[in-house]
Amino acid sequence: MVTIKDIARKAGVSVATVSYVLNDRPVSDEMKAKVLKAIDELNYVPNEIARRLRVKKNHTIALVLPDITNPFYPDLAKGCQDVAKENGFTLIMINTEDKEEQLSGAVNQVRQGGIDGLILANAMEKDMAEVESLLETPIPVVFAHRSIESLAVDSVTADNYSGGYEAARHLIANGHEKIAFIEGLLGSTVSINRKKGFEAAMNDAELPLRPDWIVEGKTDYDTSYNGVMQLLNSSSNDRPTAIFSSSDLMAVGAMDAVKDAGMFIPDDVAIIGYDDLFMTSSLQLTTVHVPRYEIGRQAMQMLIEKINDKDTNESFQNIVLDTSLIVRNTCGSQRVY
Amino acid sequence: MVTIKDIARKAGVSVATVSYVLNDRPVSDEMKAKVLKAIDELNYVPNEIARRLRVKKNHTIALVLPDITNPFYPDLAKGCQDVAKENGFTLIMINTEDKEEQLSGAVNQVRQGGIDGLILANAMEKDMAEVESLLETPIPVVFAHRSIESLAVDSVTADNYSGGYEAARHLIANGHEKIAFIEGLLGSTVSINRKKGFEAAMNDAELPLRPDWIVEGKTDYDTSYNGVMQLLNSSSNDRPTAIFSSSDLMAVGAMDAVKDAGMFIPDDVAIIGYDDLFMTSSLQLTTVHVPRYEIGRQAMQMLIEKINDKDTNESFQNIVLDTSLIVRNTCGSQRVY
DNA sequence: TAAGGAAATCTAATCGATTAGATTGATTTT
DNA sequence: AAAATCAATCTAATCGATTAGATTTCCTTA
Repeated sequence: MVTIKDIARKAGVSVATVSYVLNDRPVSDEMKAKVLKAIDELNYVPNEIARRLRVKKNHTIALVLPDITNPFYPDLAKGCQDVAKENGFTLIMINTEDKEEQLSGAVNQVRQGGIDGLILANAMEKDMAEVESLLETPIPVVFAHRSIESLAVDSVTADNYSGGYEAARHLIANGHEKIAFIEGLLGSTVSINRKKGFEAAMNDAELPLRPDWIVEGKTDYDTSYNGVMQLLNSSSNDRPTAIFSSSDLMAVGAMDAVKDAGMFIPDDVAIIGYDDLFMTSSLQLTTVHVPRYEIGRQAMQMLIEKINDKDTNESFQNIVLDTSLIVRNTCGSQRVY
Repeated sequence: MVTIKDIARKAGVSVATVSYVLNDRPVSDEMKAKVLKAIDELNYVPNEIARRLRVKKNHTIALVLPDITNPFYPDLAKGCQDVAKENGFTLIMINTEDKEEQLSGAVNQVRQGGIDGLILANAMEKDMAEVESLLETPIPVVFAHRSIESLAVDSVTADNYSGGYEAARHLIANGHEKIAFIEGLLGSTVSINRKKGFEAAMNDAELPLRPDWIVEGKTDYDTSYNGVMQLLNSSSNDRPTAIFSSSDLMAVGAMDAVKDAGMFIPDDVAIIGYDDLFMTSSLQLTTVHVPRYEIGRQAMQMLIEKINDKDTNESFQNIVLDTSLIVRNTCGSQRVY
């Protein structure tokens, strides 16, 4: 491997001079030419690891998310990626799978050095302890999508409450009074707020919230499919006419369950989702658009600012992005299935 | 920041001893106890960057892919992630977006140090030059999904030729003789082989390959949608009865185009896709399953083996995984739209 | 022309770990 | 009891860069 010493020797200058050339410090044109020539001839590239050790800047950011396989996250990751790249940062992705270990892997990585900042897209109230220990480190952290409301943190989220409210309003405006709700991951602020929005709309319309019409969800297709199947069977004489799913992934599960139960959408059961995932448009699913890419972008922007003017300002920023209702056919008049 | 020196001082031993404890070298129980106590009390974590500089091992692998937002890749990435994690490696993701710069970013990262190996999931024949310069470095490289057939490399791919053949056979077995083909990214081995498989099946059945029924595709929904729309309009008196799309993303575009053109699937036009992306099952799309997660896993396994027994064997491995036809309704008898 | 000052360049310390090779001390062998 | 052996521990070099602070060079000014 060719090092800065080799360049110095070849060019007949000191390593300091080579370093100055590399870092655009004042150097005479003559020296600079010699150094550049040597660099070119030996095909030299500075060792980034040595540089990081000395300078204590890694230009590396970790993005922690539950599961890249969940189609919600790639867009968010892309937003992060793009901004990171624009600013010369490398991105490391850590999947926690919403499991036990959780953040601990990430926390360890951070403590080992090598990471200048973190974006957490998987925070849950139950991770408080680990999150707090993270916040004690000097490493800047920004929460994206999911936040922890009981803690003072920087965050970029979408307005889940009003999205939930609007979705429920839409169902109600279409004449539905018997509305079931598929709940998302328990303990995530995202699903909590979507549910609150739903409940507020129901209350404002003076409609009943029936506990047996709350399908305990997680995040996945299967849980939702099974839950809805059960809902449709068990309450055969007194069925909801609409289902509000707090995520598209689960809404698709609900659609398939309705269909497999031999019923029609939206005639028998209307369905509204949440997220506006890519293929839902082909499935005709009415849903709430969430600016996932933008969440990623802005979170990364905020983080990089924090990294750059470290300890400048100690106030916290909480950006909340708007959502919008995307009306398609699963709660309209045209039959989908 | 607390360093190994602080621990040595606190424990009253040399830094070497601390290092030995850290690295499980023989140390007396007495010393070990003292050191562990100091580590615990000062809450010390070794600096990974310093370690990397000295040992020249980074335990970091870069995964280069065109676009994490394309639903094909997250599963592959997850496969890589999981195996990397099992083996204590960190994963960096680089999106090239199939653009100009291409691999150059990755190549640079590699030359800077900090990366022990590369998985390329975005190789194309036209990147030969950059790929060759990569292969000249001592860094192991494994090709996943896309490979470069004219070069001796390690790779894990799916059997795109026989998948394409089987898909076309299925259409033909269902009585179709007029079959259009939506082509994937030009210059990618994946789409080349899928097309070859298609052509072989057509030839074997003595069916004509009409050039005007080849829709020039890229990878995306829109190009396909527009291409199919045009196909259906222009050849109104002599239309294909079936479309073989070389990717699901484009197949969905084709489905929507057929629908928007006021025709029915499969009655007027049958459609078969390729990839078996998640939501295609809800869309009833008949397709070819590609073991994406498994491709990622095996590629990472192969890479880590190469990293570990560097320079042991110099022969190349090319693993080709099986695909399987997933029959749903877009070429069957039951109407989808 | 000598002194003073600014700019360019160099020497050597440093970042925080690992690891040869030297040293120490305990144990075994004769 | 001295010599030989071996394991545990230490000292100091090292990885490849950056950067204070020292030194040199060159130009300005009196």
